Amino acid sequence: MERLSLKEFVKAKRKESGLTQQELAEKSGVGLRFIRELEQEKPTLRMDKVNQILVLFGAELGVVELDRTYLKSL
Amino acid sequence: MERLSLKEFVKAKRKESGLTQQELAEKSGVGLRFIRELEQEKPTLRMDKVNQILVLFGAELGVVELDRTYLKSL
DNA sequence: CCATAATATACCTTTTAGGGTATAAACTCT
DNA sequence: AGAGTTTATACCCTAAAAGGTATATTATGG
Repeated sequence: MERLSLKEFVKAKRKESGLTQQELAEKSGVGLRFIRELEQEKPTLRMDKVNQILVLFGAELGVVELDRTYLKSL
Repeated sequence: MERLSLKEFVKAKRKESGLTQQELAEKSGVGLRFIRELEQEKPTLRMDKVNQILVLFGAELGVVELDRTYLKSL
């Protein structure tokens, strides 16, 4: 079971919901530009803004342990 | 098994490591004030800064599904 | 208790994220 | 292939995050 990166998660969920970036921006209350930066993996995003979007998809930002088992790469 | 909030995780790990806020600030390369805001649950933090600290403790910010089972509250 | 260290609060400055808009490029789909 | 739609890039502006420092408050231990 693979953990999706933030950008992957948002992009996938948005597509599933059949929303455009514009529509997601409106629904979540953030700017359109923010959605784009998010889906392009900008690292300096504000947590609260990211969470505004994640809650729409039943998720949020949290602490995840870094994988030391290297299951992916084996 | 309980998932720790960001502030709880950082505080716990910092104590475990026997570091002061000052020392953690230096080690991670962020300002002292940032550590304080982090440990006080300021919601508008920048993800990259938060991650600078989390990597020291073998973790990072990631997407976590919101709990719909309400196990805690039952 | 007092001294010292650690943490919290407050003020000011610099830097930059986020928003808006306008243009360009990349997809659809008929 | 071309019209319309969606996404990407580039500009400027404003609001606020982050840093520094200085002071207050709280813990700690001697």
